[in-house]
Amino acid sequence: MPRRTRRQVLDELALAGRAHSTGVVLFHAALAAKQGLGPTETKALDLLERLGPMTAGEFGTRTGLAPASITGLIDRLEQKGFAKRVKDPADGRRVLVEYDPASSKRFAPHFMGFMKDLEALYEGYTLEELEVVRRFLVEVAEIQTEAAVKLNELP
Amino acid sequence: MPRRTRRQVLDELALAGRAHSTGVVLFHAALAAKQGLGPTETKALDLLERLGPMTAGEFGTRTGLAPASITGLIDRLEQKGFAKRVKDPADGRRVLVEYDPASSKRFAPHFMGFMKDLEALYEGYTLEELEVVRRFLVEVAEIQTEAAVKLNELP
DNA sequence: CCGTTTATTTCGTTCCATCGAAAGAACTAA
DNA sequence: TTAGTTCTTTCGATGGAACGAAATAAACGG
Repeated sequence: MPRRTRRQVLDELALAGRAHSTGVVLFHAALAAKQGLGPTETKALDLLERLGPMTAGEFGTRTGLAPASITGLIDRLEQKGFAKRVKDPADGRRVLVEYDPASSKRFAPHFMGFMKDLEALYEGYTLEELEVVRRFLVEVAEIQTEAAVKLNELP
Repeated sequence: MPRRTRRQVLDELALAGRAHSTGVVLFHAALAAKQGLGPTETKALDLLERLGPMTAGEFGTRTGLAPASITGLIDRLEQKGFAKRVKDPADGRRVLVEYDPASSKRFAPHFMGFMKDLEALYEGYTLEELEVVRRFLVEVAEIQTEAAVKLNELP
């Protein structure tokens, strides 16, 4: 008979998961605020970073914004130095929006302390344990992202 | 000599961490959108849920909003059924804002599938592994929340 | 009691992100 | 070359969330 039942451990894990999620959200919100970015801009930059350069039109469909709004959005991102417009060499009508990688470095100082703390944290785990954690994170990420997509498209 | 060096595992872990964070943010944003909540309202509800009932004034300082804005915010939350006003029995000038727990149940259906998938995921882990993951999540949550606080107060 | 202080709301205004419609620029095909 | 199509931007308008200042309501201290 284990000291804690599996159910107990699972419940505690769920609690830990909530706490962790809250931490993630708080951190992201704080970082966005520090960068002077609104919710839409944050989301947009995330898209650019993950999917790479895209046309203004595609940017619009992916963010769900009207064409006119996209122009304003790109204007703001450009003015704040997070993205830039590049004329599509193949088609002069199109404008490619691309993420400026320098912008991530610009805010690296804010990350440094956090990164250091994480590295220190890792010291308390064996290689095997880290591998378990990695697998868990990847699998949860997949489920969660899928759930988010379903939420968005369902109703 | 291990098949993968510790450094490699750590790098992969960092990558997994990023993917997971993205998933968390996407899911939260999708859920908020489905509930018809704006960024401020989401943040405010999170405060109420974590810290319990508080006066309108305290609510204002915690959210960083002006008194006039708080009234509107509470109005919206109340109208949407996520919170309610309660007269402070000890001081008639004050208004306590409290989270309505029923509102979380109201959106439970959207969680169900996600929860089921998570439970299924847990089946692939031993009790010891789940405990490792729990510890990791708790420790990271602490570091991350602390980092968020620092980000907010620093400049 | 009566003036003062504290807590919230009301009021009128401002700012900003978004929108629809139309204009402008560039490719395509006949 | 020109007519039609596609992509982005400009323009003017709208709505919502935030603000400061004044108004209201309740507690507190003389």
